[in-house]
Amino acid sequence: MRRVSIEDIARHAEVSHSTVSRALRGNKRISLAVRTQILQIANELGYTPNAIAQSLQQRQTNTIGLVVTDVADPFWGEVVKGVEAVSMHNQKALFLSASQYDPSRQLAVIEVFHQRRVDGIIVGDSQLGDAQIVRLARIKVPTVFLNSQADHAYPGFHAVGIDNYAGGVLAAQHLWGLGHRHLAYLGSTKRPASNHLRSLGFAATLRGYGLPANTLITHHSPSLEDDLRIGYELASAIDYTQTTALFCYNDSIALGALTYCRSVGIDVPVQLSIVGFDDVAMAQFSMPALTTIAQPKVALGETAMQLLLAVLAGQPTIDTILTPTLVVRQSSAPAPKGTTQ
Amino acid sequence: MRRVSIEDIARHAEVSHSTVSRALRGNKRISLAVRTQILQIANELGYTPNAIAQSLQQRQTNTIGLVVTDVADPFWGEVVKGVEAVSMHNQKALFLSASQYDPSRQLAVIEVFHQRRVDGIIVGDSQLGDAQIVRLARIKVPTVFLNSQADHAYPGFHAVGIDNYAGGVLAAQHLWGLGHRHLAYLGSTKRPASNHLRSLGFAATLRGYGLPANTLITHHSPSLEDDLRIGYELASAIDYTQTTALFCYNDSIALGALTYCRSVGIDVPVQLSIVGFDDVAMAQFSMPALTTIAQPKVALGETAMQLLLAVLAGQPTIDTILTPTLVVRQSSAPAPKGTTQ
DNA sequence: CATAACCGTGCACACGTGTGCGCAATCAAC
DNA sequence: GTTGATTGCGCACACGTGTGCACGGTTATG
Repeated sequence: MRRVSIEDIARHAEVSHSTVSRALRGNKRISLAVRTQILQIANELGYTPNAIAQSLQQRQTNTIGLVVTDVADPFWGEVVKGVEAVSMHNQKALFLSASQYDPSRQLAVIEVFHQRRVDGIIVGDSQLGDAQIVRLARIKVPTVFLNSQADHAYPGFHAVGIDNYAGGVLAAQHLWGLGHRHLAYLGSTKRPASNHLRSLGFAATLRGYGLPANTLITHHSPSLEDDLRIGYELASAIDYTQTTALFCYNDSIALGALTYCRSVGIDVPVQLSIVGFDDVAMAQFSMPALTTIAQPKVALGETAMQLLLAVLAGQPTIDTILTPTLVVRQSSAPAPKGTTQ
Repeated sequence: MRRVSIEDIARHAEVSHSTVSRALRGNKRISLAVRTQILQIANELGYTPNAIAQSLQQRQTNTIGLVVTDVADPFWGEVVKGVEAVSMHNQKALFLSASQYDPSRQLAVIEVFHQRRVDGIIVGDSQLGDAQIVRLARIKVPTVFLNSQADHAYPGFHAVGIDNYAGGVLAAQHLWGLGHRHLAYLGSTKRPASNHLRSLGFAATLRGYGLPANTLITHHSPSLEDDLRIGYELASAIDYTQTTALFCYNDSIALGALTYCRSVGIDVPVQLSIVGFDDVAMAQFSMPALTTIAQPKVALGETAMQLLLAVLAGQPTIDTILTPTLVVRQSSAPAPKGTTQ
């Protein structure tokens, strides 16, 4: 019933467990004859090193904890994919947990990771407050924040994200350039920081162009529902005799809005332009295909993991802010005649 | 620099580490006075139990390994969500790895999980062959297969899945009932077993109704590309002067096909009916909304985890095959006049 | 031939935790 | 006041692995 240990191998080979340990690790000081014999016995016995015992001994688990808000979200699915790939490539096992947008649960998960003595932690969509950060600082686990949703940076921690403000600017430039003068922003309350910045970049740029205040409206759904549904609902509250363009927090909301519009006969992009954010897989396959602000999702996950590895290796690191890009497809077009002053 | 251990607490409380261990675990034989004092010191020192040491001692890690083919796939995203929820609720940490549809990598991941002494493993879309199963049987880790893609059941292991054949039957009944007599199946080669069964249930049922062989065609893309694109490509190879209905391996392929049809002006569902599989979130929000064979995705993950927990608890268990259901939306409609003999 | 250098291996400890057993101290009972 | 039961705690070991140090044996060197 018991698993086979180096002690068992030692008994068969009539040596001490130290010799077995050294032989398995390829220590030069073990004679070739003994080493090959030990390797063969290990193989016959079906030996598999016990990583738990190794972790205890080495005070290092080669383990990373990843906490995200929702694995089923298409954005996070891609990010997790990137994290996992780099993690596996570097022989680190990955613990995954979901916080369901509950800040207290984020911290709880981190505590569990700490108990398990993970080497490092990546936190997605962090909403940790100051009190929780104090606790986090105390346990001294290298931590990387991925698209932090806190209203200010966490001093002493590392971060990877994208320039949300710049994304908003891109959307504004694109839609303004197409002649749109009555616009709406459909936001998300689940991710306060990035939502705020995208909205801000969008609004500030339009103001800079001279857009009057009353021609830009913003809607936020307070619910935690599915983004697609949120988009559908928010889109149904807009006055389309005025508004000719929607900029949405993400593609799911945009696709929901698009579905609403088609269901009530609003012609996108002829009557209404829609711009999303993220460039999820579905964005290329909606009808019309979605113009969006693309994020390098997999790269975001990869970068976060690489940053964490660098921190663990004691290398000097700098936080990374990736730049989003505008991807023009068919859901945006020149504003209808007569709506541009 | 060192983490605080029960030994440190013992020193402060001037007792032995045994007493501390017992006090923390609530052993009755420790006096209340000593216990409260120890708890307070533990708190002051910011003590966090070392799960690695506990695991070594208890020969149990309270850890589960989950290997899926692709986390970013909308189907697996939901499944992982279900697994994670039950896992966390039962204080089990979850290791996640992706195999990218590579069978050898599936086994490699399992070996890593075994090294880490996970209590159990869940394998999604398993393509393990007999030789690999022999190896798996040898390491004796309780394993649950989730939607196995092997051509035969694995004796001695546990499994959770859905009745793919029944799903194919449902699709056939629905489309036949709508009068469709020239149909096509758009399949996936990445998941051979479930693809085969869905296709088989579909075809056998239609044959049973008296459909001639030459009016049902099946297309499979050999590539590992994105399902949406596969659906788009496969749909472009169909002769729509004959075919009036498509049944697709999953919703992603169906949505890709739908996009192709709209882009070339084929009216769905008037000229062509499309039926998908899975009922992913997007299925409700495509235009037209997708008729599909729904799988309880989150429940699938939850069930697999619960089955594994039961196995670990030594309870008697039986494999679970969940039943898919037909969800009729707007992508399917009566066959065009004149096509029904 | 004596001494030094070197090579291969074992002893013993450490990592942090849990627990069976024994021992001393306290208390109750006669 | 002696005996017996009871309570509270420590000793020592175990889990599986890695490694500093010492020690015996072989080979090279003078």
